[in-house]
Amino acid sequence: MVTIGDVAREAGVSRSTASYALSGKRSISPEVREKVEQAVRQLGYTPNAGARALATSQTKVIALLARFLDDEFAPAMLQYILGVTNEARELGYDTLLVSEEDGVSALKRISDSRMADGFVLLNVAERDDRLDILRAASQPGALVGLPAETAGVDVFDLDFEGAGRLMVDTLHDLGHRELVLVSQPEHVLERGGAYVWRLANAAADRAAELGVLLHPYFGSSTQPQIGRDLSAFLDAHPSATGLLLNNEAAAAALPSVLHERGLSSPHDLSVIGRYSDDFARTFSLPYSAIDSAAAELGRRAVEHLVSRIEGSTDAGTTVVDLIAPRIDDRGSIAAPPTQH
Amino acid sequence: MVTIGDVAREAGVSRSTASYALSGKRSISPEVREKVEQAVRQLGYTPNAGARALATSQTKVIALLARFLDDEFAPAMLQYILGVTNEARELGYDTLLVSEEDGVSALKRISDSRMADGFVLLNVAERDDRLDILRAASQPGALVGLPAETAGVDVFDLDFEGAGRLMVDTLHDLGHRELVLVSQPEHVLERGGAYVWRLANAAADRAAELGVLLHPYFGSSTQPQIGRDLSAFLDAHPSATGLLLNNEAAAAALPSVLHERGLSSPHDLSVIGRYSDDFARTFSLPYSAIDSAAAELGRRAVEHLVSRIEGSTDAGTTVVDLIAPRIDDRGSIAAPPTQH
DNA sequence: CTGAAAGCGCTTACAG
DNA sequence: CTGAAAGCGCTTACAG
Repeated sequence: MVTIGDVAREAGVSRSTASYALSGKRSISPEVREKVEQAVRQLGYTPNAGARALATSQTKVIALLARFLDDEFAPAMLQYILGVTNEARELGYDTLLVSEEDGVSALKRISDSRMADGFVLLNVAERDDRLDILRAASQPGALVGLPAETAGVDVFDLDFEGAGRLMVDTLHDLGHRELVLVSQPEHVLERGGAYVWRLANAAADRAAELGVLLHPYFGSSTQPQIGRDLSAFLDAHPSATGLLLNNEAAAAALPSVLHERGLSSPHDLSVIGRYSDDFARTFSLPYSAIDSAAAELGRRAVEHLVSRIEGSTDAGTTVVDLIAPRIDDRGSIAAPPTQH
Repeated sequence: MVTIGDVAREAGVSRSTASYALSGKRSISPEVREKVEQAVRQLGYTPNAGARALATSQTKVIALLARFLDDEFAPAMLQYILGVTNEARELGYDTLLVSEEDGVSALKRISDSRMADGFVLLNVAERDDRLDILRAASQPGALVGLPAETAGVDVFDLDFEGAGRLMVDTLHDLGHRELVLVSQPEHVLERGGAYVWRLANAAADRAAELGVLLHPYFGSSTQPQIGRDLSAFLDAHPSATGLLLNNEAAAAALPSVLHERGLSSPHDLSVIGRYSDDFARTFSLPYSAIDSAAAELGRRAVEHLVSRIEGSTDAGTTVVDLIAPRIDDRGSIAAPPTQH
């Protein structure tokens, strides 16, 4: 193993001079710098990460705490992860991926052993028991997902309330006056997914303001039950002209449901979903949808985390950054069919 | 930060005694051990990972080098990753997830800086330029995916040749004599996916041995083109009674293709796929298939890697472990329809 | 069974 | 502009 001592000897300088020549933290004569750099190239020197971490108290590692929930769409999870790892690398950090069931003890272990300079928590629930540990940790943390209590942490999430309003506004502007909203099943809420409520409540409020009739439902998260659910909802509201889906399984099942009923979108029914672009691609879904912005959320969380690690962010104030919803138009939105 | 010095002081012993009491590497009187353990609990001591790594030359970290290819099914990738992280944790290791485009320089960086004790490479191609670096590295490595040259590395993969034979044997035993095989598109081969050839060639050889007529094709990897491809293949071979799919997109498109043609499986056509269980679940696919065994491959790679890191595996010999193919029966295989 | 000391490979005040 | 030395927090021969 080649150390900075080898480099110093090869360059004919002291170890401290070699170190400073590489870090640039004090002025070095051009000749010495050149000799050191040549020695580095010649010997193929790379600093030992453990030694550097010990000396500087900086690991240049970010720990990513992931939670994998049963009926979650895996590509979406992967997009969060890639958003984090790619942005981290760009900022000079490596990523420790932690997938343990027991996120609390994992967080404690990594924090106490100082394996990472900061944490990104994925899939944060309304009440997330990892947060107490995180707040007590000496490293900063960024969350993807909005918990009930945001004090002391930076939070990044899609603006689900804005998403609910955008769905209703968009169809109202086109002339729709009766809509069906299909949310994820209630067990998703139970495990802490308050975002389902946030979207549904905001949509209901906006609909009430605008005089739009909105029928809210929970649908199953599995095939083929969700197909039957959708049929029942549409049967119950034959005059509804718009369908809002905050439920991935529903979006995947809808094409065959519409086919069976002899309906087409947007001619008979305008449809707006809320899922990731990957999801749309995997299933070749033709519905306009509000993107989950998974990679972007991961990126923003890391960007902010690193600025906190490196001390360029005010320690006193924390951030709640809700990404503005945007509809990816795939042509499933139009004016309602004219009555005749 | 609480160090082993704090623990030693609290317990009234020397630092070395505290260290040995915790590691158990030399005999310690019961009273001293108890005092040390109590001090640890009281102070909440966790060893500093960087310091330990520096002292022992062991990081207890495994680096996972992932490559993300365009038309790959993300849940399958995630299963490999989770297989690795979960098994690693079980064996006392954390996982550094490296997703850089430039796997060669990433591998070099992590290896030279000694951030990890070993490497798992995912998605290894026939000729993979990461392998030269890996062979020169001082840490051992395990591959998921079979390269042309396996010297010096441990390799884990599905037995694709066995898979091709198993597909043909299974249908031959039931009385089928004419089959269509749809492989992934040729661009998958170009980027190094020799497994496509391995399966196709072994299937062809076995078919020839058994006197089975096998029509091999490449199909598109995208909708809706693959649907048209499938229709064309079936049109071209109206007397074929079995369909073998080494192409995920084809499996996803097949239900609607069969529906359009008024065919049902296995009554009119026996079908065997080759994809992950997750893939089947995501698309609610009813076809019997050989599982990709992603998580299992990740687990085996880590298990073997750790035994190499810890020196319990003979350094002289390397392993090529091909998982025996197994058909998950989903009821799409039967005897061919009787002629009339 | 225990302690004092050296050493892992860095960085960074301290001195000149 | 450069060097000698201390220190980061561990582990582990060496000595008793």
